[in-house]
Amino acid sequence: MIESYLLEQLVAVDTCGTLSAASEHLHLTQPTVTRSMQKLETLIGVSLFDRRKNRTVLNENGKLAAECARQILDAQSAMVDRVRALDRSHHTITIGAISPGPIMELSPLLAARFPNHAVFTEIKPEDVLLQSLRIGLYQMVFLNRHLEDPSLFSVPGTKEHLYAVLPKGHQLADRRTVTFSDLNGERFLLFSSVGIWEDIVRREMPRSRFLVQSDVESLMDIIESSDIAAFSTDIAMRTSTPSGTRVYIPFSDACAVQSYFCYCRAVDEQKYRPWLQMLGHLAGAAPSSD
Amino acid sequence: MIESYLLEQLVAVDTCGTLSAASEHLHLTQPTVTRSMQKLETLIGVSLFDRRKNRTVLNENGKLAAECARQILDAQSAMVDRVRALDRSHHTITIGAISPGPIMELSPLLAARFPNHAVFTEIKPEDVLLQSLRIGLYQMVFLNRHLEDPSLFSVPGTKEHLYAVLPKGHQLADRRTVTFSDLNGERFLLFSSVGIWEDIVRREMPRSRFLVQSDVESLMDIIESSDIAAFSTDIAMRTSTPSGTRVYIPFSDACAVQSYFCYCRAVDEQKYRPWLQMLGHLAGAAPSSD
DNA sequence: ATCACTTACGGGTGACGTAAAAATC
DNA sequence: GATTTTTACGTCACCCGTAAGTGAT
Repeated sequence: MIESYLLEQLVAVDTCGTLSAASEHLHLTQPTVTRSMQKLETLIGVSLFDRRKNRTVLNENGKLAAECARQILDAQSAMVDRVRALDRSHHTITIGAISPGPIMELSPLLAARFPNHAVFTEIKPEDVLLQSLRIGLYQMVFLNRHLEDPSLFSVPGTKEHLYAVLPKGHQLADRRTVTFSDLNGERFLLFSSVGIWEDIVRREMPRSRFLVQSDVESLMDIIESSDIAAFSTDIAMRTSTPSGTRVYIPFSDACAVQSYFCYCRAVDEQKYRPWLQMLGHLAGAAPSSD
Repeated sequence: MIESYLLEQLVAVDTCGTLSAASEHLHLTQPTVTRSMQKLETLIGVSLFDRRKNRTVLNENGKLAAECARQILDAQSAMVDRVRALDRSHHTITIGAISPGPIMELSPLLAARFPNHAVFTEIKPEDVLLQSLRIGLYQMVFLNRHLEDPSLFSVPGTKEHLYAVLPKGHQLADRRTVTFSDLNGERFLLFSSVGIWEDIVRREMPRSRFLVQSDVESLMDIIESSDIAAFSTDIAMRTSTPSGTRVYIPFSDACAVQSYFCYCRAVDEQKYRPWLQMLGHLAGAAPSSD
């Protein structure tokens, strides 16, 4: 049995050229490398070096051995990488959604209840989500409609309501509800990663201009220091403190309410039962708190 | 750095199913395997086992790790095999010839002069020899004619004379030379691995019957205890003691004298210069001793 | 009671470093 | 004189075995 430290020293000798350089590179002393190479030769039963008086260089055997050793060590590090990656994948859940709402709602709960798991989230269009779910890139995805697909398993999630965020001096600031047509033509600040909501507001208010902001901090600053209209939702309002200089007015249009459904692969239903149960509780609790 | 003994124990656990069985298989104690597996887990930083109270089985991480480990250990033993094979190839010379004569002449000299080298010899037809020489299966081959081929390098070898080995009571026993036609129709004992000689005698004495013997000892016994004619050559007579009950009469036909030429690949001319030099000396010395 | 695994403790191999010598550049 | 390699010797890590303990079959 050839231990790995011998192979490591062999490749170091090959790459560094001399025993002393290899020993330096490995933070070892020269006698150690000398001894290891001698041991390697006796283990294989073959001479690996041309030993001149002041110089020991790898011969053909040694060159071949070093090349093999390199591959073996690469395979070793690949092994730990693969095992670690597999382990991570077991302790990681990747969730995709068509809008941030379900994720904002779910991820803190997941993090609290499954402290050993990492949660990755992404906002993507529905077609991308479904494709990625089927190939296992996502464990769960949130869509805004129900699909009949035997290869998928789904549970209903919560609803999300869209709000207009208007300055207090706005002419509609005292309304209890607004409609998209009321605000069509208004300028809006728009967060870049709102998924389906961007499609809705652009479609419903085609005359409006949308100032897209990709940084949440900047967006909040601009909301505070300007009188440009913006958007929020009931879910977002639960997690972030509402602005004191603004009024929050729900849209009364039907499409301003999104009902989410959570999907996983049918084969994984057993595997993700705890997660889905949590979603069921959430969906059941949400209406009562609403 | 993961040492190989850990990988070895891991695959043993995978194949044997339990730690205790693995320890038995490796001639180790159970605590040793337990400790090694724990060490492996800390080195990779990942749990490899589902630890029940009385049973420790590989989990998915462990299965993957064991599979990788198996490949790594296979690569290790392959490395040893390859290096040893390469080393052997440097200390081995494989010689092919169209007849045993040149080999009988050369191999003892090679063995004496290059004690660290192994010499393998084979008797094959000319076309096989040339093909095998070109692909490096032989380092040198002996043919009975000169070829003009720039990819090959050749030196002339010795001559070999065919002799008839007749019982002393044979009607031609007192002849100084014989011809193939003199003995055409005679029964002959024939050693099976004489290469080109078999072709010659069958062609030149088509009416003769040849009793082929593959075992040299049996052939000698039959020669001693019967009066069946046989063959020998000057080279063979040099190395084996001639029979006291037989007379050795050279064939005077032209084709009963073979002139050998030794070939190696032109690209290997430098490599096999010492061998070729030895052949040159042999060819130069042979006529004077003849 | 037996089996499977783990923990704790002691021993011996061996891997490493230090020191020194030989040889070459 | 500086560099490279090798040998000799002492030390310490660590790998293994023995013994003991726990829990399950």
